[in-house]
Amino acid sequence: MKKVPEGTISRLFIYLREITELARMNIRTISSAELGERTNLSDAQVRKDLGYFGHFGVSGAGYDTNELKQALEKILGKDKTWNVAVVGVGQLGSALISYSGFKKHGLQFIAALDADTKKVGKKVGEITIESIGELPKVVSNKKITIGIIAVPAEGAQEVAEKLMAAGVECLLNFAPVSLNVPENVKVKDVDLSRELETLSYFLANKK
Amino acid sequence: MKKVPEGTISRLFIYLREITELARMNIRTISSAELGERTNLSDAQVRKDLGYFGHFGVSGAGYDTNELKQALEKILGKDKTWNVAVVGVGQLGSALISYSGFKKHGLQFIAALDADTKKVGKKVGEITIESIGELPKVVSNKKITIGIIAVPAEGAQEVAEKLMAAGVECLLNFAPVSLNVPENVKVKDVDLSRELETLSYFLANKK
DNA sequence: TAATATTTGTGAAAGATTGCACAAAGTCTG
DNA sequence: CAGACTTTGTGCAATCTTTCACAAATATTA
Ligand SMILES: NC(=O)c1ccc[n+]([C@@H]2O[C@H](COP(=O)([O-])OP(=O)(O)OC[C@H]3O[C@@H](n4cnc5c(N)ncnc54)[C@H](O)[C@@H]3O)[C@@H](O)[C@H]2O)c1
Ligand SMILES: NC(=O)c1ccc[n+]([C@@H]2O[C@H](COP(=O)([O-])OP(=O)(O)OC[C@H]3O[C@@H](n4cnc5c(N)ncnc54)[C@H](O)[C@@H]3O)[C@@H](O)[C@H]2O)c1
Repeated sequence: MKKVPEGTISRLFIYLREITELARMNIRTISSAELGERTNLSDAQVRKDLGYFGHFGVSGAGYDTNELKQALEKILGKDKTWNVAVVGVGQLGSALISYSGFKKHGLQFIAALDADTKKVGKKVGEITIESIGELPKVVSNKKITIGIIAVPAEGAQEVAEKLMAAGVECLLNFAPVSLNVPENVKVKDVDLSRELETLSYFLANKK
Repeated sequence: MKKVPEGTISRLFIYLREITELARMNIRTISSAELGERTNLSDAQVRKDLGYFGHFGVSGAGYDTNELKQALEKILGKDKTWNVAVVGVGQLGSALISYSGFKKHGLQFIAALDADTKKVGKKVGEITIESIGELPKVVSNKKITIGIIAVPAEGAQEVAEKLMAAGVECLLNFAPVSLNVPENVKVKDVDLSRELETLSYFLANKK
């Protein structure tokens, strides 16, 4: 199969979100042009993105929303669920754990770890905070496949290494540091300061 | 001047973060190769990115950390500060408002708005939550230039419109919807579900 | 059923970004 | 201070992504 751009994957989730809404509203078909309009993308982009995975449309009519919904769910692995651990239960970690929206995407937040002994044993939502020392056991017992790093920058690399040593190969990193990881590990950085700073750069440099 | 890729801007903030750390540790010079190593980028990428803005290095020696730090701060508008309003003071909004790390990047969180009358008047950190009805007044009085949308998806477009009507042209959107905005408005989406889902897609599709 | 209108799927073109490779500039050593 | 070594800055090539544009497929209309 031809290599699929990462941007395409990200957009497929956007299409799926929109299509799900359309199907819910009993709209049966949609053209690439309309779908593009709703997602602020071009019709060609929509068709090319979908084209990487097969032929889902009907010439002259467009895409059947229910069919496309099912197809996208299959492609994107929505039938599977993944177990997620949050390391660092501060402001951000707590917000993530409490967020109910992840469940419907097959993301099960089932573990929370913190180094602060005062927090260990407390509950956030349904989850009891465990000691960072328990990490290897927790990862293996709870079959964690995704680790979220929500500790301060200083501790992030160390936490990443503990997670990787325990076998976690997917990390979502909120700490503002460039993590060092081997090739087989996939890291996504969410650097909120940088997002905002990039905005302010454009603010400062717009004519 | 030649068009600067958006990725370059984003990376300049990464270089600045690293260089600041180096300067703090009294390391005086660094080569593009070393800087690349520390940020997981190639030496060529580092040089090309910097090359958009001038000649900061010395052949045979590399870059002076203090000089480069100052140059980057100037380029990135770090001398300026921007006033930020958060709309939607729930789990996520509260975490953002309480986060102290933004200040050192020239981002002043000085307003918080919510539609929930039970929340209005309460404090989050230093900031008192105001009613969403006050938005136009708040934006103008407090000279807000960046708006953060942290309300549920259903309300996001409406909030965006209120912010834009009040003159805000930069939005950071956490709601999982594709916002519709005119050309002059810059939106950055932070879609945490999508970030995680993209990770899980790669998990599902790795060999 | 035939003529017209839509809309897909996809090569090929255009555009954007990244990586290569090397001359030129500067450092360092003895 | 000469020669060896290091490192920058940058055209150019390679790669990756998006857009264009149109034949082919299907729908619609009369
Ligand atoms: N809160 C935000 O809005 C925000 C915004 C931008 C970036 N961030 C980044 O996200 C990360 C978390 O931010 P926060 O505001 O939630 O911080 P926080 O200080 O509220 O929470 C951090 C938590 O991590 C725990 N911790 C520290 N070191 C640890 C370790 N080695 N192992 C396990 N747990 C450890 C602490 O006990 C604490 O509970 C930081 O890196 C921060 O820079 C946060
Ligand atoms: N919390 C997370 O970890 C997380 C993760 C991913 C995405 N998100 C997204 O971020 C957004 C906020 O999430 P949250 O968990 O903080 O939600 P929340 O329910 O905790 O808070 C939402 C807040 O917005 C207020 N609000 C609702 N409609 C409003 C309106 N029209 N004007 C002003 N205020 C309004 C509510 O009163 C509430 O205080 C949502 O769109 C959510 O999908 C959050």
